[in-house]
Amino acid sequence: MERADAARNRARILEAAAELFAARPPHEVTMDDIAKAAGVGRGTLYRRYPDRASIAVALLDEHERELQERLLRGDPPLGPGAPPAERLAAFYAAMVRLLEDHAHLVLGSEVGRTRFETGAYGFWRAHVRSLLVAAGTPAPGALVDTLLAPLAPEVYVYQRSDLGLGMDEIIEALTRLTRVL
Amino acid sequence: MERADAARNRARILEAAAELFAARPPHEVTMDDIAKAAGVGRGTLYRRYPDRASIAVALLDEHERELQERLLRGDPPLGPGAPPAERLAAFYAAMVRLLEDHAHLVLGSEVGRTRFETGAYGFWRAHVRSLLVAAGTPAPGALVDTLLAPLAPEVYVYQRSDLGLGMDEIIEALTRLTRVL
DNA sequence: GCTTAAATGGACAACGTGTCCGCTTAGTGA
DNA sequence: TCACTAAGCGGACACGTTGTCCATTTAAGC
Repeated sequence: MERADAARNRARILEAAAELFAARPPHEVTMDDIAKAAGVGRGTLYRRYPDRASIAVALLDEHERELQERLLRGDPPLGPGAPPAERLAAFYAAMVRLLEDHAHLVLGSEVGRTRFETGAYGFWRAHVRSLLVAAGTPAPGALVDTLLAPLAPEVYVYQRSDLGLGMDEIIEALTRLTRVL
Repeated sequence: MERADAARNRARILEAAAELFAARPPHEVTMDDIAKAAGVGRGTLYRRYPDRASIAVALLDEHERELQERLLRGDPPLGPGAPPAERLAAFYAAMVRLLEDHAHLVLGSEVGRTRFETGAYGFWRAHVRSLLVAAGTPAPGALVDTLLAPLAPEVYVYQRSDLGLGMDEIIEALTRLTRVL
């Protein structure tokens, strides 16, 4: 069990970090900033979260879990029951919405290779893989990550902010990928 | 014109950086390491290359230019003359070979968002876009980056090293993407 | 209340970065 | 060949961030 002061500080840290990440690019937020904003010492911060990434992962956790829940047990086409291609399209659309809302957090947690080491990526991977198998796609091994690659937060932010594309255009492009099934 | 000592130092820096990047993960190579290995002072290093990324870009430059040349004026299916889908497949295969040889350099230069800011990405983008247009694909805007996303070096290294996939499996998966044309 | 073990937080050392400026050297013209 | 000049050089320096360590505090059980 977690001590009361520990729980209180955990909440403070997450709240402060959420505000800071929203205010400026995540790599400009130092651990010290977060500790100060949370009214907590460096040692306390490092005890739970050894780096920025782990904080962002914690912040994302609930949003991702909600989508994971809907993928497993929600209504079609996101949940079970629809044809694989439709489910994949629905997954893409849902992920775009998640990116739209929390891309800054994702960028904070998943810089480059780190992305693949999170539990969430493993989940998306298993989901898409099962869709490929259900569709009878041969040798889904490499195709899974190929299909997940466009969901990298860096790609999304580039399309959205630098290129000025709309959410619907991006979803439309992703939907066309479902033809490979 | 460039002074003789300046040219000599530039060469030394690039050579030393290439060795260091090959030996260990690029983000573990400090600017100081490079300066020392090149037998050059910090100031000299920073004069030309303000950060690791710019060094890696310089190192990659010639390899990328060679492929760019082949895309523009080489034989089909890489160069002009073949159907767009075949040219895209050939492009994918060529890029995989480039990644196989120089992924560590690319990782050094193109961490996360930086990738999209290089001239090379602009070139790949223009190329794929022209293939989409030639194939009569409507609204190629977002699809271009979607199709380039699986070529992110982080994705490649993950597939190759972490998952243990072979080059041919990856090429095969990418080739399936050309169905969207 | 009293005890104990977990939790706290700030001080500290180590490291990487980027800049600054006095010194050196290549190139040019006499 | 020499002297002049401007570009190039390089190391010292100041700054900011990181991650650790340990004396002190505090929550929870008896």
